[in-house]
Amino acid sequence: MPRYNPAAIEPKWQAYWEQHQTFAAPRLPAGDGLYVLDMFPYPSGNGLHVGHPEGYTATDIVCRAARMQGKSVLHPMGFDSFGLPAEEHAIRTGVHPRIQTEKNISTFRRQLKMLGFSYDWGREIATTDVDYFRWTQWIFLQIYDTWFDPDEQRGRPISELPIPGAVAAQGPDAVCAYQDERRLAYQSEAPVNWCPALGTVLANEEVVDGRSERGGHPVVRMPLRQWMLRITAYADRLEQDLGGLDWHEGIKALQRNWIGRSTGAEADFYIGDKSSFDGWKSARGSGPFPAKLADDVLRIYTTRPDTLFGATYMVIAPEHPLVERLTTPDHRAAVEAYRQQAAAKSDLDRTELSQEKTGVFTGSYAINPVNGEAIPVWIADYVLISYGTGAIMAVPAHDERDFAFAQEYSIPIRPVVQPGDHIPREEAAKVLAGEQVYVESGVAINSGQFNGLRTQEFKERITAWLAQRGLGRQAVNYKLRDWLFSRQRFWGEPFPILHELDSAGKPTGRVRAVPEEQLPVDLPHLDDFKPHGRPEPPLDKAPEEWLYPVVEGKRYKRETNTMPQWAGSCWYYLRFLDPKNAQAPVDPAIEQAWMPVDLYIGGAEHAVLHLLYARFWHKVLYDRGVVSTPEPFQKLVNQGMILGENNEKMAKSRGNVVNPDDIVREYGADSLRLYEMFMGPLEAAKPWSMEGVNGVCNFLGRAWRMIIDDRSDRVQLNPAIGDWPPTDEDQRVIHRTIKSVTEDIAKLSFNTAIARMMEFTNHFTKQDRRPRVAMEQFVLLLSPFAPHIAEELWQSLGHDQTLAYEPWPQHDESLLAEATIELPVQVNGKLRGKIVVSTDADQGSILAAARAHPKVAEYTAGKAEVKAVVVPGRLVNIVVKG
RNA sequence: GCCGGAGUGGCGGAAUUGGCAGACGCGCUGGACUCAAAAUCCAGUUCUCGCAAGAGAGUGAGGGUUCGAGUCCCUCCUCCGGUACCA
Repeated sequence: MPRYNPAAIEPKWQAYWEQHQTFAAPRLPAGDGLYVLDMFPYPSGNGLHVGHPEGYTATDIVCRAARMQGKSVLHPMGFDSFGLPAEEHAIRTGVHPRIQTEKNISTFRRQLKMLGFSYDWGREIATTDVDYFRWTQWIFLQIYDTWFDPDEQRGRPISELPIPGAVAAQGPDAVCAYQDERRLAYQSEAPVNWCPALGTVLANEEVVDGRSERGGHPVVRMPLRQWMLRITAYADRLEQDLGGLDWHEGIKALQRNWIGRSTGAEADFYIGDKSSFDGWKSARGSGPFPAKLADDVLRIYTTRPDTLFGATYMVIAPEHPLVERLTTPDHRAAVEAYRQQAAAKSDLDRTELSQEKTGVFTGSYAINPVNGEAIPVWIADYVLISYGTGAIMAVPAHDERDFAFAQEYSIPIRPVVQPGDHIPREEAAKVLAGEQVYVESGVAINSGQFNGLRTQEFKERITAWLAQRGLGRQAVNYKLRDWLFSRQRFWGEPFPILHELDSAGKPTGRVRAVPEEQLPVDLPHLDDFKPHGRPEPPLDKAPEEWLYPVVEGKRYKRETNTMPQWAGSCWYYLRFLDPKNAQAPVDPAIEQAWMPVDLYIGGAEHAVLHLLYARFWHKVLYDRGVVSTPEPFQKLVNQGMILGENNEKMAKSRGNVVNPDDIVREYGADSLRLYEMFMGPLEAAKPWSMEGVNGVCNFLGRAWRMIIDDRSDRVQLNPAIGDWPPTDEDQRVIHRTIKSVTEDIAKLSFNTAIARMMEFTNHFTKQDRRPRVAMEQFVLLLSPFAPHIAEELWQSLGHDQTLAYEPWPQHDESLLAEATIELPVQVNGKLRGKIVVSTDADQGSILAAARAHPKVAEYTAGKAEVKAVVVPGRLVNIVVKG
């Protein structure tokens, strides 16, 4: 076998690793542990995409190098196997989604093994395994059993929730209701995104421009009972704890942006009769700012309390509870029509028509707490019920949207901020004339006793002023919404929740958790998977004995919603630690030993949702003592997208999809791995190139021929290899390569590491005396990148065991040094010549040699030397004048 | 609009963080080997002018700091990703 033949050597070594359990990780790390995790794939019917092996190869290199460096490495793989496509396939074919899912997993597993990744396959899990989702359900029950204590800023067992005496006095049902309102998992009737085409409700995040992210079907809003997870309670911690993570700043910014924390003030506008305003105001001054609102008050949220004096109208969302009360009889018809129109609007309409502001006047007025002025209350859909208080004070002079609205409806515009000096005079004049909007900071005008204050100080002063009088308070808001956690699908985790029924078979509204020891709640048998086109979930068609269990003599109906696909991926990194544990999701001793994940690599498409959801669950588990670290993923890296050869996103429709199977068949797995790492920086988007694959394949062939005699009929070493002592030049090449490759792997700079190894082969293929020791070191350096060929070469070099645990080569700094060094000499910054000096030459002799250089002398002749810069080891620059 | 990231040869990309721009690979050109081809090996390859020696220009554009800028600062342009009435 003289030629490099990946088709022969790759299956051989894959079988060897499997047979010898080479990459099985210990239960607990022996010495330094390293947990390296890939984002596990959704096993789609299309099989592996070339994007998958990019991140997987990167982590594999890190793991293989770390093992050789003596680390105890945990490197698992599994499958995120719940999801819509399998269910849609089942609807079309009538085949149970589990069958298709398992088929897809088999394909993925085969493809992953074909690429020679050093996973501990003994830990493989799939989120659809009943033994896995048993614990997903268990974690849901933990969340259900938790309330968030705002004082301690942490989740606590619901049994520790203090029950106010007034509630307790109303009996156990009231207590239950009080608790249920505060659980981290709660039910809500909120309007949801119902997609008739998919037959399901979607999360806000799954709706793009009013259409389903998957399939692009229209989505309408309708109210439906849903399970929600109170992720907003953790918003502050989710934002704060980003600080300690070793993540790219861009990804952190994405998450911060998504959480969208803003600080400002809430303020109450009196909507009772104007004559009673003074009485209301002084009554307010005697107590604290009320948490619960009376219905004579409109509460608003603003980030610009300094513009309170500029409020010329109010806006409430069409869904605001005070619409009824505020609408006067002569405006009722118009308001009703507007509300209906707004309700019918899809999100698409609301966003696409974003420039057009619409609204109606209610006929009522609210009184500005700072100046007692009565201003009209409008209804407009540019104010969202789901953010802040669902009501705003409108300051058209200093808010783009309010300005547009005021212009549309001829509402007065009153400037209260004098623009700063960076604004041109004529623009500032326009602002002061109410002809232009100005949203930045400045100095207060038209604001009574606050005139002359700068924006920042004014904000603080007015907030305090409001708080003192019981009229307002400082407030924080988030763009982040609670997580809509239920789906009307079959192929998802069932909720371990039972709804109590009365004797007539109607739900009483009381809910109980399935007892822990009765988990898992498996999916029932269904005769068919077709949706019925109504929002009720397919599980409503489950057999009676599944659907209506009896517990302690009471009849219940099971929850028929299922969990979203995100659920399984929220904690899989924990199960990998202890995948077969039947008593707990993970053994605490094991969890403490391995967590947190040291390196997590995956696509940037999960930068917000998956990572935020997983962090949220982790924090609840942390609060409940299940895990020991506040964050799950210490270091995160997002691999860049691999584009087609035409520089476009790979897509079937574009005909530019590259199939890993084809590449492996033609070039081998080592070439695929090496190419994907050589394309460019891991995090950058890069176009595929078949010629590039061919290039790295040639390199492997060169490396092969450097060591193997390719003219022989049997595998034997190239006759140039022998136990010769390395020359000084050889030593420099060897140690420079060891140093660079080692450092580059640590920096995840795989493309440059490969370039250094190419330089190594370029040097040694020119030598007809190749020291065996040099070849061995090289093979070890190459092995994390191209493990199959490396194992084969290692064996040819006379070793009879895997190199997976051979000590990693160490470089010797003293062997890198050269006796002389070539220094560039510049005159006035332009390169004019090069001198060769001894490495330890002093500045004076370097300068003398530089001046003596004929070319340099030519350019300095007859000119006055102004300055000479000597940077030892780098260059000389002589500055002349004249 | 806002928030991120990026613009370097024919192409993918390097460049100790302020010090020889273009490592390494692809492609291309020439050569060796061969009856010939494939494979392999060797040499060259930023652009412009020049037979050459050489000279000049050059990291999206323009300005600045510096002995010296792909790298730092200011202004702007283009592309990619995210987000979008969040008060």
